[in-house]
Amino acid sequence: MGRGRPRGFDREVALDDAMRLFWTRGYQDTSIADLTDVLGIGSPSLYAAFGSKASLFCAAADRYQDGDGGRPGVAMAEAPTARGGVEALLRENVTLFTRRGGPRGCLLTRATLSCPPTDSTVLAYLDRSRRDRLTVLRTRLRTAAADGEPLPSDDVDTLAQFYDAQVQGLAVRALEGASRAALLRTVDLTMAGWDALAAH
Amino acid sequence: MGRGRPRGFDREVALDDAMRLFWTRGYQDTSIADLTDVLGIGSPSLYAAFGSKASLFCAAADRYQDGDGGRPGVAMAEAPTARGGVEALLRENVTLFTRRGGPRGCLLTRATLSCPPTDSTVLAYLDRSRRDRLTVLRTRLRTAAADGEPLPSDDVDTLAQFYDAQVQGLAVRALEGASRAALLRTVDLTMAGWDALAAH
DNA sequence: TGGTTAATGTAGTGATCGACACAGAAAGGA
DNA sequence: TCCTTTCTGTGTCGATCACTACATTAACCA
Repeated sequence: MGRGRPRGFDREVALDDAMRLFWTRGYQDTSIADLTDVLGIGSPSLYAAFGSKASLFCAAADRYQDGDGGRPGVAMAEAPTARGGVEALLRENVTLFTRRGGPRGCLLTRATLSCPPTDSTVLAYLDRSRRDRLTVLRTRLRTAAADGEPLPSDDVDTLAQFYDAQVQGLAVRALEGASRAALLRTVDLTMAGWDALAAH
Repeated sequence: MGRGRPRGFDREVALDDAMRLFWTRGYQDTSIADLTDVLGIGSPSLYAAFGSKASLFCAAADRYQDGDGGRPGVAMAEAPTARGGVEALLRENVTLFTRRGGPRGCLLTRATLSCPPTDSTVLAYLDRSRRDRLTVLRTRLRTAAADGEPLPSDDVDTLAQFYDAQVQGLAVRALEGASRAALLRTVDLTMAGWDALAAH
């Protein structure tokens, strides 16, 4: 092992920086020059390590989903009830989308709306991520239904899409500048709707 | 009047075409070359008529909001009740976002997430549009509250933000490829929430 | 008909895009 | 020490970006 000149930068630190940049500026508006500036490396090093802008984005987005961006999903999956899980999902996302000094909104939602339709690599990645996200949510709701927990609707599929859309709405509003407090008030409203409907 | 060579194209038809293009591809990924191709004119004609890409976008977005894009808002404002108004707003938006052969999602939402943070002209336009949209919604809800119509919450401001976020969520999901039927099912869920909460 | 005004088509501005050729530098193995 | 291997810095590729200079064309008015 270890043949040849060693890499002059830390791959994971670079991925973190790239993630922050994609999160802040979206996919298309983040240029290779921006990335090499922030990472402090030359473009040949970047291409040697990550292959292309598209695959760098995918690696950075993986890191997002395995780190901060994945916490809301984990919180939901681990909650004892589906109601608590959905509430945790929404509240954790609000926290994530409005962190002080951090990029606002969701890296994936932002990329979905700012990726050129020609970049099939990134589009396919985003589509798969979206499907996985929906599957986790649907699975949690299905388990709850099997456990006899009262849900706002019998249509678990629609429920999953509904709450996923809530998250996307929060992400867009966060990017528009909505305050954390304002977002949390609408989460309260969403959960009040759950309670009113689940009470049957 | 009528001095000089007459314009060789119809300004409003051109705006319609530009609107469709911005709606389909977002702001940044729509290039001047794309526009001159579709409009069938040279770039000097485009600049003579509209000034810049940013001001062309604003003019096209105005046309969007005065035409198809404005219908949901009009339907809401004209409905006899706030409940019917909000339902009309959501359903008309679903129709708008999933028209056969038309661009998916919302031109404004798409632009909000695909506009480079340096383009202050477009960002300011989008911010004003968002504020106007929220004002119309809040006004309708306030009127209903004054009329004694039962609402899902006393906090009209939060209500307006909540239902505006529903619209943004629908727009993102439509762009992701969600079917009209699936979107309408989540609208049903939203309105079921209204009824369950407004019943008090 | 000649002059004024404005829109057009051709062509090209400098800047920036993603990506890479090439040679030098830094490590391990012989 | 010399060779192989891998990474790094300089410089640049063709393509595309938003935008425009320039000469021409087509309408008006006198």
